[in-house]
Amino acid sequence: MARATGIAVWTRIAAQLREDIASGAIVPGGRLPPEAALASRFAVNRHTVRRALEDLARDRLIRIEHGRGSFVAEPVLDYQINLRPRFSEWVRRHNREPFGDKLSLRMIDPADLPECTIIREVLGLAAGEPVLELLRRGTADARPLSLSRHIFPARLEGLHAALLNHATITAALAQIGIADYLRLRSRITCRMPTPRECALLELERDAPVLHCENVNVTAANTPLELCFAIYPSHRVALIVEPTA
Amino acid sequence: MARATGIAVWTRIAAQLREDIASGAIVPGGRLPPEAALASRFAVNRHTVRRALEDLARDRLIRIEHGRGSFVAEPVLDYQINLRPRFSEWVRRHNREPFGDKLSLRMIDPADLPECTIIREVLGLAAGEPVLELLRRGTADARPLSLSRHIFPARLEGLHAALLNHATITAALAQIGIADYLRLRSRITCRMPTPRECALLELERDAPVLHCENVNVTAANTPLELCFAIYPSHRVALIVEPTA
DNA sequence: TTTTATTTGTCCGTATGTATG
DNA sequence: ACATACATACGGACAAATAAA
Repeated sequence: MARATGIAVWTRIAAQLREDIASGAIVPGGRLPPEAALASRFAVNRHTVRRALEDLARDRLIRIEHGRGSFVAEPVLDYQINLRPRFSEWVRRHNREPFGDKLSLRMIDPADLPECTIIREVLGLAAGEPVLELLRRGTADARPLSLSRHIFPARLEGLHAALLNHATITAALAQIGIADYLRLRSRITCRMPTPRECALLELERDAPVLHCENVNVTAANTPLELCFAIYPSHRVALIVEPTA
Repeated sequence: MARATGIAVWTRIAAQLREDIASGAIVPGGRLPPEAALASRFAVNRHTVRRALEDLARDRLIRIEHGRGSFVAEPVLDYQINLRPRFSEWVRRHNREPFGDKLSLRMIDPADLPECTIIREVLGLAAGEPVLELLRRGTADARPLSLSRHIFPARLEGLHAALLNHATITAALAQIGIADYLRLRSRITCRMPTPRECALLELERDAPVLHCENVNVTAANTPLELCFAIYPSHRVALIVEPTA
């Protein structure tokens, strides 16, 4: 790195690294070379490189992890939690191509699910009344964004077939005569992902996920769906804008 | 454990364990004896104990961690994200005793903080304009619930002294003439805690925390505060109930 | 479980160029 | 011309966190 240009060396190193990231030479989520390697590449002291990296980290372009390295931050999609939960619309609003993988669909007795008590209570199910469980993976531009388990009362006429035939839940519900559905309540926690979830989300196993439990109802306010969804925290942030 | 009472043995073991937990014989967050130890204590096979543990896990009374053990779940406080952020009121509504530790209060140039860009933008600061940074720990019944960094424009007359003199932010703001303040927007993500955060929150290193970035404004809609807060996910859940 | 290597974080210090008074 | 303050850049040593053997 040439000197005496009137601009600090670390500033120009930072600019070069910004360019490398913008050009895609280092992919989002990818790792930068270690500080020592960058120092020798730019022929400067390690401290000078560190000053440049601090600058990028301050702008959230990279995140520096003690003992591990520096990583290019992935673009985070802000997901606004509003009255109507619609995955595809949300992704398209961010100018990305949405896609919903249907992983599985089955009818099951909620007693065989760990969330048994909540499911029965929220959906108002009688003992032994079965539910439909849909597993779904949400993707934007080939990057997995969510894993969701949708629980519907199995008594809804024709829903099983409709869910099989349509790409989106909104479309399937429309077919059986439910033109609109609303978010009643969301409960947000976070946890570590299971190995299976890591594989499906293409996630490292030390990256926590946001966990949402959503209660959705019809426009007539009857319980319709309980949805458990997880989101990789490095790719998704939840936005809440209270209005009342 | 006596047999032939007409009630399954695992049911009575589960009932006994529920009592142990309810009575506080095992503290929340504490570890249950290994399955083998429980089996010998109740003089049953390990599989019978496992059936009982599954029952407790289904009710979220314990969480079973592969290769680690079973742990008594801590009571989770539901924190509703509504228009007025008030820590003390929230905790009191759950019949627990709130307490706010002031960890530090200082005036600082936001350029020295990693969230420099966001702070300037949200609070509408001129370059070099200082801010007040208040670090706070929220506790309920001696259990740490939150760690928050509150950023105020330092230009607010008398705020430094008011924050020092009052236990709550609401009271400090009231003293300088700000009778009400509102949540404009919250951005929710999650991450792993730092070692320092673990110590302050009395948290294990592998437990993720919810991370909230809150923008709060005065009743007149002028930017007042940027608040970064973290919550241990095993103790706090965030509730959102959309209304529009 | 323990050890070793890698990588980042935090000190210590030294030297130089530049702006200010 | 000189003193001072400040930002920049370099060098080395060790601590702390992580990953792999």
